Amino acid sequence: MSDLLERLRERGWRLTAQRRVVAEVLDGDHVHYTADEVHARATDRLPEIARATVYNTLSELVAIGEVLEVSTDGRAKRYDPNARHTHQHLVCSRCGTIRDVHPTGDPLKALPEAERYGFTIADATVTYRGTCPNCAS
Amino acid sequence: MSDLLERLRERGWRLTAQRRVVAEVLDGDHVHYTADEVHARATDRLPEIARATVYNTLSELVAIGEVLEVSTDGRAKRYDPNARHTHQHLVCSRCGTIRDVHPTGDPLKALPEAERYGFTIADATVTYRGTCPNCAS
DNA sequence: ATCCTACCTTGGACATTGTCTAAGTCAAGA
DNA sequence: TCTTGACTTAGACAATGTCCAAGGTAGGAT
Repeated sequence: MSDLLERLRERGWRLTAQRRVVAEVLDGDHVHYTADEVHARATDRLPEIARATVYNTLSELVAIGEVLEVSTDGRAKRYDPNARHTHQHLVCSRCGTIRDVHPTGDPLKALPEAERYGFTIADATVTYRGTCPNCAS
Repeated sequence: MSDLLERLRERGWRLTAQRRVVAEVLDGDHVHYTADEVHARATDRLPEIARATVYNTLSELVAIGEVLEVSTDGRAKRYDPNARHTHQHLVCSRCGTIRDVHPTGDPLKALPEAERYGFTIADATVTYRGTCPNCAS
């Protein structure tokens, strides 16, 4: 994420304190915060940042492909900065913990032509669900 | 779904008009209604049915495995009565249409032991995204 | 350096989806 | 037919996300 701000500037985006802070919050591996978690962490650094600004910035980052939107449970969407290397997710059904994982093979190849119904398929996402070591008790 | 009501009775569930109507609405193939769509259709047959009852009944059907909960887009969850034959979903990014599809192979096998982080994995869901023939224009 | 202006941010109202509760109703066994 | 505990109801509430008008500001233009 470190050069994200430069990439934004190249796109002609105005570089504001708010956008900078949101990008900093999303920096790291295995980060999967909800919008409100991002807002809470951003507020630590920039107390007056508005919730709407966090939502706006996250949507923009998703639109340009810098961040992935992940909805594993039908609750709040989560934001994953690891958009540069394709990966899938492993979710604990009990506590909701998410890990990035890398299955072998390409799920797109597993869908026969007869099962595509004329769609132009862009991608496939795989979500593994189970119980994490902590919750196995 | 036709024998769903019998299976419910076997489980000692009270058979009410409301539950009957919800089960009827969910009867069919390629059905993926949201809770509010189920409610709207149920209201056609039983005008005074409450929203909360639809939510309750859907949750019960999911809990006993008769119906699958599908969240493809982070918006409203959808309910899929085709729970007896495992399948995956193909979603149009434009209009949201959902088709049931049957990929070959088992995605569980594609996740190496080293990528399981000690989780006990129960299942894997695959969501294919693309553009449907209608939206391709 | 300062000015301009289009773009960004803010706060709060509003929308959507889902959950909870207290009171009334009813299915099904006795 | 009676009884009773499970079910349903209406509506308040909660969680998440979107929209808007008014004010602020980044960064190019002068």
